[in-house]
Order: sequence, then structure tokens, then C-alpha cells
Amino acid sequence: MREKRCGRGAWWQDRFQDMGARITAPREVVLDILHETDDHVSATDVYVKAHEINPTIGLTTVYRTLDMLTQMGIVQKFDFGDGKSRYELVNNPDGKKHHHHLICLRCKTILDYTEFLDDELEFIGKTQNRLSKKYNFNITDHAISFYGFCEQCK
Amino acid sequence: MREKRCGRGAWWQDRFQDMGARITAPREVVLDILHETDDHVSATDVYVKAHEINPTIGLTTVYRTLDMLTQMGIVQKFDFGDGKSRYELVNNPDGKKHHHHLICLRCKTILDYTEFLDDELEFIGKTQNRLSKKYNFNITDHAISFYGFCEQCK
DNA sequence: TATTTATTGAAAATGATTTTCATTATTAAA
DNA sequence: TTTAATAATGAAAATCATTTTCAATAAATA
Ligand SMILES: [Mn+2]
Ligand SMILES: [Mn+2]
Ligand SMILES: [Zn+2]
Ligand SMILES: [Zn+2]
Repeated sequence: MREKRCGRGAWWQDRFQDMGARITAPREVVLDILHETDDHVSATDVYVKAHEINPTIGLTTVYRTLDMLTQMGIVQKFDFGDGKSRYELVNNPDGKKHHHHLICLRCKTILDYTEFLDDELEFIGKTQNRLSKKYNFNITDHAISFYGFCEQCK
Repeated sequence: MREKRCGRGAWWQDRFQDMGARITAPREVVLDILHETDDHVSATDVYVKAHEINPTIGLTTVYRTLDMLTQMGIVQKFDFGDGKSRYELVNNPDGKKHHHHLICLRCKTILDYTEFLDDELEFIGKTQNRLSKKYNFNITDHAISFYGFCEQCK
């Protein structure tokens, strides 16, 4: 089941090197867990799984690692309205590809969709260019969310 | 300064009628405040202002009203990463028009942008149609966010 | 090896949001 | 209008996700 992705280290390890951040056991475990799931996991979700693998890992470190990864653009942090932040790997080689969300305002169901990415790519690319130029912003990622009511709730 | 928008009542009052929700003093005050601001206000922000106008209004009611308005699609709830939810009127007749956000991952600065709405309209409209059909979702709103690093932080 | 720096986890603190519950205002029924 | 049912409200308490502190440990560097 669990196996390493790349030759001598996962793709994200280079990013750590560049930042002068150490590749530690807790951080590896968190990244592994994120790679293994297709869900929108909360910090506690990650902590519980991490704890199974290595009971010494603390919740604080999970939070810190998740924050770090968010700032590095490796994970995306979401608030779907259920009171806790949820995290998702931006590029999961084995799992979910680039996608966006349909969010039910009543039951808070989250639906991932991956369709129509060609249209999106065009629109986002163009907009991103214009924005980063105009506002002198270094744009690293984006999110598109549609809100409404799901089949059950409408 | 403060004056009523429409003849016999604000546009949102009809929405309340339809839902069988009562138009009460606290709710009017919250809506007024939302109309008057161009900021991304937190529940506490609203509470403080509400309290100035009418000191009997409680924080709990502000939360409840904001939640209600979010479900009705009258306000949009955001998490910009600073630990508290922020709210914005979706359609502010006097204030902000439809817009989206540029979010700095480091200093959490939020930049509203209103440009390129024509391109957006085309893309969003098309996508929304396809999605609501395919997933049988009643889409009422959307949000587009770009993440990255602002002038100061990059 | 000695020294500096980064990382960690437990415990405590924080603070936003929710829940409870008794009271009050509004609507519907009689 | 009186009465009964329902919705809305606010204070206080409870919850609970997230952050802060701080002393201990591990890793990098001189
Ligand atoms: Mn997703
Ligand atoms: Mn805005
Ligand atoms: Zn739903
Ligand atoms: Zn910034």
C-alpha cells in the first residue's frame, strides 16, 4: 500500500530544501497522509491518522505543518462552513487532480468537480495574468466555488 | 446619511416575507450596517456597530442573522485565514458591486477586484449552467479567489 | 566538540462560535 | 379582543478549533 513516490525523495522535499526547512518525521507523515486521502481533511483528521502511524506526533505540529504547507502552496486551506478548516493537497500525483467545489449552503455537502477545465484554464490564465500585472501580485493558486442547494436540499 | 432604499421597504424584505421570516429591529439594523460598509466585516464588527445604534442587540442575534442571510444568499461568508469569518453583502445597491478577491498568503491582505467581469460572466455563466445540469444543483452564487503574495510579501 | 538554530509536544490560553434557556414579541386561533 | 402557539431574542455558559508558551530535543554549523 504505502510506498515512496520518487527515486530518492518525494517531489515536495525539494521545496523544503529550497526554503531551508528540515525534512522531519512528523512532516513526512503529514505529507504521506495527505497523499493517501481523497477527502477534505481537517487538522484533527490528519492528527488522528498521524497518531496511528506515530503516536509521538502532536496536534500542534500537525497544525504547524499544515500552515507551512499552505504558505508554500503545497496544500490549499478551505472553509466550507462547518467550523473547521479543511485541507487538500494541491497536486496529488496519485489522487485528485485539479478541481473545484460545489457547496450546499444548507447541508454543507461538498462536491468536487473536474469538468470544463479547458474553459477554465483559458479564463483563469488570462485573468491571472492581468491581475498579477495590475496589482503586482505573485499569484500562485486559485479557487472557484459555486454555492447553492444540492439535490436533497433544493 | 442613513435613509431607506425603496418605497415601502428594502429589497431584502420581500425575501424575508417569502421565507416566513419576521422583519425585526435587530435584523433591520444588521442589514443597514451591511449596506453602509464596504469592508469585509466580522460578526463582532457588526455587533459593535449594531450596539451603537441599539444597545439591546446581542451578539448571538448578530450571528444568527448573519447565518440566516448567508443561507438566503443575501450575504457571502468568507474565511480569509485570520481566524474569524467575514461577511459581505452579495448585492449592495449603494456600495460594492460584484467582485472577487486576491488574498496574500503571508500578510492576509485582501484585495477586491472588479475588473474583467465581462470575461468572467461568460465563463461563469457557461460553467454554472453545465454544473447545475450535471449535478442537479441549484446554484445561487459563486466565488473566485486568487492566492499568492502581495507587493510587500513577495 | 561546543554552539547556535530549528523543531517538537504538552499544557495552558485564547477567542470565535454555538448552545441553553428563560423572556419577550409576533402571529394565528378562538 | 383575549388566548394559545410560535418565532425571535439576549445573557450566560459551554464548546471547541486554533494559538501561544515554554522547556526539551534534534539537527546544522563553527
Ligand atoms: Mn476538493
Ligand atoms: Mn470583497
Ligand atoms: Zn444540501
Ligand atoms: Zn502580503
